[in-house]
Amino acid sequence: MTTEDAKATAAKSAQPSDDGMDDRATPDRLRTLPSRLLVRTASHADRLVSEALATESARKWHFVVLVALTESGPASQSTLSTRTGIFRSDMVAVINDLADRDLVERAPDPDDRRRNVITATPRGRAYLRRLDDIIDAAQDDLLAPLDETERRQLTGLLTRLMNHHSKAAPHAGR
Amino acid sequence: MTTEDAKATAAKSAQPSDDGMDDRATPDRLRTLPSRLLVRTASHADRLVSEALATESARKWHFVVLVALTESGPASQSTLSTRTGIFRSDMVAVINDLADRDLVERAPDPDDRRRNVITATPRGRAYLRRLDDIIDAAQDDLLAPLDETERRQLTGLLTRLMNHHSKAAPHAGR
DNA sequence: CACATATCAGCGTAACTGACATCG
DNA sequence: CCGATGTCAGTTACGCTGATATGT
Repeated sequence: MTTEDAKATAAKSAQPSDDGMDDRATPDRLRTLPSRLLVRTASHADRLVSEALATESARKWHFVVLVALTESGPASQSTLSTRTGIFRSDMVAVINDLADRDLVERAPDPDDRRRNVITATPRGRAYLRRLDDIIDAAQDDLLAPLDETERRQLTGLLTRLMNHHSKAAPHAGR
Repeated sequence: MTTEDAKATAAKSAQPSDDGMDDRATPDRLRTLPSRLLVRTASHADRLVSEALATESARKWHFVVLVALTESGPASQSTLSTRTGIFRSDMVAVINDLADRDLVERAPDPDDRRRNVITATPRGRAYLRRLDDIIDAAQDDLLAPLDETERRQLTGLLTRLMNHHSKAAPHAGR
């Protein structure tokens, strides 16, 4: 078993603890540090959403790009990068995926032949609607313990943190 | 320039947008989705903390392990894994790093020769004190826009989310 | 033999850097 | 020549899986 009934032999140093080998004792500083809380909660949220999206063979980036496309219209890959936060270099593969599945169309821009114009196809828009439902469900799961007021409180606080920090040096190369 | 004064040639679909090539237009759904907010804020917090720790040539894991050691006393690597959330397999390298810098001591456990007893050295404890200061500063930076009440609100909400979700299937292999 | 511990090798993803060719 | 765009190659950190050797 894991219930290590220590022989008490090795109780050498350790001011706060007596049994040198007990499991399941997460230090307080690790549980209450805002940055740690944030990272752990986010990683959990991330997993929930990723697993939900996986049921439709989608990943976060697919969703994010489709949202950007349907909400702000067709755009170049570079523009999509700044809109979504995905790096220019990584955008290539994302668009490849989506184009392979006929969810977006990648066409050369006649006005500027360096660019590709990315457009969501009808199929892509329908797909996004499905993803939206899936994400909503994951969201509800994540926020289950909070009531409506608290959810707004949380998003409000997070939004303020984001806005505050996005004023200065957000990112460099996209 | 990036101000693409489109020729309106490609203004096909897109209800909300007119110019098909405008930058800097993050879709609303991406800015207000709790999971996205969470992930983005966390990644920012993560960066702040990581950069801060880097000034002392430390990474998150070094800090986390040192906290666990000084707060709950000496432990085996396996115990440290469950305390910190770091995988058993990754723990090896972390302890290697710390031991190489004389911040912890790795000694075989006489009572169970499968185990190593990891102990924070005085040097390790002094080092942790420095890291604590650094983290506090990063924390203040991160939470700058919030007052005391709001900070407690945020940690409270996040803690509730964590507690709620850690009841079921937290992690499998450590 | 089943189980625990430490270790190693490796994988997939996210985030990021640098270089390059093409085009404006 | 400078700058923007798309693409490719490669790196680092992280989270996680699987196998192995040793010891209980």
